[in-house]
Amino acid sequence: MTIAVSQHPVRVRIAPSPTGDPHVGTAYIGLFCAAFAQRYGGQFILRLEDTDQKRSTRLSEDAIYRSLRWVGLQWHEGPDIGGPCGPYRQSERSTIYRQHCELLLANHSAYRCFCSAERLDQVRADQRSRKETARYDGFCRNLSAEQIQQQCDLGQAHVIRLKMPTEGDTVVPDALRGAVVYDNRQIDDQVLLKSDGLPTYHLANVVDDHLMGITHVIRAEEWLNSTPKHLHLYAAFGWQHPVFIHMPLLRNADKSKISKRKNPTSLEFYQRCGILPEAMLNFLGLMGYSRKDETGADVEKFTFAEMAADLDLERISLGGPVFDLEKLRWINGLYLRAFSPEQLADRALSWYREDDRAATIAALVQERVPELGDFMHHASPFYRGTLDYGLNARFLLVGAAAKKKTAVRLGAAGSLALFEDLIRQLEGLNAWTPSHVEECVRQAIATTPAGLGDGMMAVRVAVCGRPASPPLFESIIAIGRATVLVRLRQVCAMLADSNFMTDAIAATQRELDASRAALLAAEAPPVTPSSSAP
RNA sequence: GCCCCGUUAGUCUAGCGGUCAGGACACGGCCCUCUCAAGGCUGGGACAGGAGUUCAAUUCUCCUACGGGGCACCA
Repeated sequence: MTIAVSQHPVRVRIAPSPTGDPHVGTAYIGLFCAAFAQRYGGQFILRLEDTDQKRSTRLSEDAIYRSLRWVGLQWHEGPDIGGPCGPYRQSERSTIYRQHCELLLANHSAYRCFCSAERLDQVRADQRSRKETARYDGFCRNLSAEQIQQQCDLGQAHVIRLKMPTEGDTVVPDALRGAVVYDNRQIDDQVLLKSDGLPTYHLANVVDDHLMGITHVIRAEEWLNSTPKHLHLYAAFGWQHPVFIHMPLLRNADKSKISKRKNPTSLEFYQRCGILPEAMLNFLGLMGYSRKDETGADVEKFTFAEMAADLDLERISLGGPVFDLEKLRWINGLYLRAFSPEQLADRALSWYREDDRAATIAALVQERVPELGDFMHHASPFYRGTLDYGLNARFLLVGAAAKKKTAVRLGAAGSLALFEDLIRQLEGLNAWTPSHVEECVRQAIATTPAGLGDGMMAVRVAVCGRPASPPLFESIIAIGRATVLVRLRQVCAMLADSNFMTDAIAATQRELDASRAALLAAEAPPVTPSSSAP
């Protein structure tokens, strides 16, 4: 199957939703979009899918721009730079969606639905108990005009649903998979307009892609199953649909869809621990894709321009690639070693200088630095990714501050609960300030038997890797949410391991034994040759 | 439960009917070496299983198994 590229200019887009830390998956899809656009001399558009009012934040939006710029992706149109098809923020396009919904209502390809959430839950539960596909039962599909008017007059809140065909098949032409066939009876009458008047992804996505002239939809495989709905939307509007290219999903080591629980997924995390943007992009370009030179030999190190120059999306392999930190680090090292010493020094310095936390961190560390040489020692927890936790750190993590008589042992289970609680709170925080963080930490500790001191120490060690650090809340702010959460999750994973302490104790014991053996050997008289050779 | 997608070593991948199944990360060994890296050489390790199609299947078809995704007034 060949990916059709018509005479029209290629236009592709990424459409992240600003609901959290900027995700490696966004950069992954963005990379292939941008490279595809470049390959065919088209445009690459950034659009914000912020129709979920509850979860979208400005904080996240800005972080997306920053991180995407950091990896080196450049968009031709977007909310921050404008363009001919704006606005590029879906929350600013509400009237467009509503107007289009009216169109669908008028031509009977959509209908108003007054069902309550409770009824829908009940319907779904019944269907599942009968082992059927859970889908809307069409209760409001055939309401009479009078019934609808009556409900509307009552001011009854309602949504607008797409009227899907009840029989036949829908064939999704996927550029990488060929024709994927769906039984229409499996497909829901999707909600297009929520009762708050905002569109769902499905509506907004189709309307925007059409209005913005998107020719190729390159998106993650998780969207494949909703493509039939999109196809019917295009048809209902009388529009031609774009070419669909569903990329494989990035995976955790256990092959599940990549998640922050099991992997650092935030681009900010990688930026702050010193992964080079070109290395990150290169690594992502290796996920599901490969390049070779004229001789047919595999090429693993390549720039964005090189990748774009001969990009062939049909070479994408569909098995979900595991996002392997080990290999990322290797590639990063490859780039680092390829620099001249001057370049390396330069990059290291600018990495530090361009970090907007430099002054903040300097302020935190200042009092603790008698000589400049101590600076990096104290600052290093702010610039690293994951941390190592030695024996002493592990003792402190479980709240065993041995020197204090009042110390409370939380134990592995207790501190696990503490950290999980803290993670939840920090995730939900929409203001990243020391006082907000302080409140979270205090609350989390308050639910445990530990005193503030022991609890704070446990948190400090988890976040900084050591018992001595600048003021905790300011440190947490400066380290950054993404990295703090990665560390806390790492600690949770450690605590959940029953060998959490015994492994560390055994390792320390081995070291001691080795040292003692070496000492004894040095003091013992030399072994006589005769004893070993009778 | 239902639907869809996928399946070459622990991991990323090459392969598009006939290959000694190639490369990379990781791992082991050796070399280099004041240490650690890096580098060089080298070793072990893969076509999920079963039916077909074919002179010939890793490659095509079907079934099974396993993995993943989807089934929201989230994207």
